[in-house]
Amino acid sequence: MKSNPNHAEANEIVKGAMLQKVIDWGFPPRTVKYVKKIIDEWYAGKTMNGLLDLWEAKLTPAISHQAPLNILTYNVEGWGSRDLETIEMIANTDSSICVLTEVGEQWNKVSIPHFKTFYQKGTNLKGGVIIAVGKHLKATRVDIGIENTAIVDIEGLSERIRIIGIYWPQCQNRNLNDLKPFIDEKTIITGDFNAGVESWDSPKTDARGRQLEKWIEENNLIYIPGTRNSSKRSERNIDFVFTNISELTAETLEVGSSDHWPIVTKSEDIGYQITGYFPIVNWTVYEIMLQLMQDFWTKELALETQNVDNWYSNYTRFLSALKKRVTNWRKRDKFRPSLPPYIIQMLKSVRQARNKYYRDKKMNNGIVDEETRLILRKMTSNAKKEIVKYKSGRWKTFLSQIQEAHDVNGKAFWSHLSKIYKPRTLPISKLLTDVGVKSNQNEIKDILYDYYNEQAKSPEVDHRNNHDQYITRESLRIKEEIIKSPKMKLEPITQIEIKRLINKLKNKKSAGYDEISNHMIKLLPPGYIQCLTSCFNMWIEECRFPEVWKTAKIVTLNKLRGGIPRTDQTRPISLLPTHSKIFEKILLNRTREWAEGNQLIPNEQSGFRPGGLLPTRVLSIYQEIKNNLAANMPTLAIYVDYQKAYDKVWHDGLIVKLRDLGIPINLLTMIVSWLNCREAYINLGENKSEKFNIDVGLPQGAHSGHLFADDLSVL
DNA sequence: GCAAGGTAGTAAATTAAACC
DNA sequence: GGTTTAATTTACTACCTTGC
Repeated sequence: MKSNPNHAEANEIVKGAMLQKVIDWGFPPRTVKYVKKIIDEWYAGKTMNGLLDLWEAKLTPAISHQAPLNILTYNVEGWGSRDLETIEMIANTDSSICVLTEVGEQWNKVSIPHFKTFYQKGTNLKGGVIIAVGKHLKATRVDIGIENTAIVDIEGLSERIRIIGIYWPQCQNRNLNDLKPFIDEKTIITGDFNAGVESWDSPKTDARGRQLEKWIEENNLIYIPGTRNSSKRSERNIDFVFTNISELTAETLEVGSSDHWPIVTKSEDIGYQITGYFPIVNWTVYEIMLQLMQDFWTKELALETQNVDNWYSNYTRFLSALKKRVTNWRKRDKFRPSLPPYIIQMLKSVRQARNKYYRDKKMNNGIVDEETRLILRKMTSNAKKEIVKYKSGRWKTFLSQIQEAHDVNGKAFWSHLSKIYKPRTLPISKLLTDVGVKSNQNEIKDILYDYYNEQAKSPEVDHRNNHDQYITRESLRIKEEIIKSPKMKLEPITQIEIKRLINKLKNKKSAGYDEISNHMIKLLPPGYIQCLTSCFNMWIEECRFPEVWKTAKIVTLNKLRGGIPRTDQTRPISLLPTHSKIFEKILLNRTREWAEGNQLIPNEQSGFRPGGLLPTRVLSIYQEIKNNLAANMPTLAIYVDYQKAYDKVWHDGLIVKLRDLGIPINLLTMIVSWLNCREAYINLGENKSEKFNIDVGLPQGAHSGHLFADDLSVL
C-alpha cells in the first residue's frame, strides 16, 4: 500500500514529521520510541492485510506454559488452629491441590483464598478430610458418602487425574475395598493412614500396615516415598502417597506445627497451563497512533465512497489490531496469606502457654501461679492487639491510597467493597444435565448451542388463528412493499450527534466480537468520527443495517448464586459491536421522535424513556393510594410481568403493528433490515460455537430493544 | 492388642466486663 | 438493670507412646 520503493524517501519524511509531532506534544522519550517502532512497522508493511495479520497474530501473547503440579498432603490437626499456617504453606509450596486430614469440625471457619474446598466429615469431632483445589483447575466431586474419604476429579491439567484423600484414624475400622471401584486410570491416593510398614520407612510393620500393603499391591498402585518419616511423635511414617501415575516424586517438609510433617508430591509431566498474565494496554500510545493515522483513514474513506462497508471493516480491524499491538502482558503476583508469620507465631505461643497453665493447675490441685496467670492474660491481649493493629494498618494504607489517587467519587472504595459484598455472577464452567454434570467445555458449548438455538427459532404460528394468519400474510406483503417502494431519505446524522452519543457511552473495556470496546471508541479523535458519520449516513440513505453488526457474541453467566446451573438457569449476555449501538441509538431517537410526535406512548409508561424516571412511577402510585385512603377506598394493584419481554417479541407481529401505527416507510425498512438475518454464536472460554440464526426476540443489549418491547405491552 | 499416661486440641459452661 | 460480648474454666476427644 504505502511502501512503494519509489516512495521510500517520501515515507521517511512523513515518518519524521509524525515523530516530530509526538515530540512537540511533549511526550517522554520512552513513549516516542514506542511510537517510532510502531510507525516503522506500519510503513514496512507491504499490504494493510499483511500488517494487520502480523499485529493480530504475532502479538497474541504466549501467555500459557505448563507449570508442574504440586500436591500437598498435610495432617493439620485441627483446621481451626492451623488454618493460617496451612494457607501460608500452600502458598510457599506453590501447591495446586491440597489433601488436608484431621481438619476437625471447624473446617469451614476460614477458607483458603483462590481455592475450592471439598469436605467429607469424619467419624469423630477431630476427623474429616478436605481436598482443596486451586481455582485455576476444574474440580468435580465424586460423591461417595464414605466418612473420612473425599474423591475429586481434576480437569484442566494436561491429563485428567483423580485425587482420593483419606484420613484413617486409629480408632476407625474400615475396609479399603469400598474404594476399589473408584480407582481410575490416573489416580493419586494420599492422606493419613496411621499404618506402619517397614518397607515404607517405618521401623516395623503393624497389622494395619500389612492390610494396607496388600491392598495397594492388589490394586496395582505404587508407594511414592517421601524424604523422611511423617510422624513427629514417633519414628513411624504414617502419611502416604500412592498412585498409578508414573514419574511422581514426594518430598517431606520439616515445617508446620501439627504433629505430622507435610508431604509435597510433584509431577513434572502433569501440569497446568499458566494463564497468570494480565494485559496492560498502553492507551497513551494507542491514542497517539490514532491521532497520527487520522489523515490516512480519512483519505482511505475518500477512495471508497462507494464501498463504505469495506472501509469500515478495515477500520475496525485496525482498531483492534492496534490495541493488541500496544498491549503488554505482565505476570500476576502471587497471593499472600492473610496474616503475617509473626502473628501466627504469636498465636501459637499463646496457645501453648495456656495449655501449660491449665495443665499445671490440674497437677497442683487447683493452685495457680498468679504470675503465670497474669503473663498469660498479657500475652492473649497482646496477640489480639497485634492482629487489630495489623488489620487496621492495612485498612489505613488502603484508605490513604484512595486519597492519594484523588478518587473523588470513591470509585476505588466502592469497587473494593463490592468485591467483598456484591454477589458475583460467575461464568459457568459446569452444567447440570439430565445425564449428570458436564464439565467438558466443548460439550457444554454444544449443549448451550442446542438450547439457545432452539430458543431463537421462529415462534410457532397457529394456522387456525385468524389473527396469526393475518399477521403472517401482512408482514410478507409489507416486506415486498418495502422492496418496491422508493427510498425516502431519513434525516442525515450529524457529527455532533455521534460525538454526543459516544460521550454518553459507559467507559467499559469489555468488547463484542469485533474486539472493540467502548473505551477504545471514546478515545477516537474527531477525524474518525467524521468518517463514521459518512458511513452511517450512507447506511441511512440505503436504509440498510450493515451485516457485520448482526452477529452477537453470547457469553453465559450463572443465574444461581452458587452451584451448577441447568441450561435454563444460565443467563445469556449478547455482546454487540459498540458502533452498532451508536447507530441503533440514532435509529431509536428517530423512532421516538415519530412515536412521541404522534402520541403513541401512553404517559404512564415511564421506563426507558428520557425524563421518565422510575421514582416518578413510584410516587404516582403512592399518590394514588393516598387519594384512595383519603376517600376511604381500598386500592387494588395488578402487576403484570411480561416474562422475557424482549426475548419473545414476534418479528412479524412487530412489523405489522408498526405499519398499522403508520410508521414512515423508511424507518420501517430500517427496522426490518435491523431484525432480519441476525446471527449469534456461543462463546465459552476458548470455545466458539457455530453461528445460528435468531428469528425471535429483539437483539439483547441493543438500545432500540426497550422501546419496541415496552410499546407492545401497552399498545 | 489393650490400657494408662501424656499432649494438644475443641466445645460447652461459667463468669466477668462492657455496653446501652 | 438487663443484654451482649469476652475471658476464663471445665469437660471431653483423638492420637501417640509406653508398658504389659
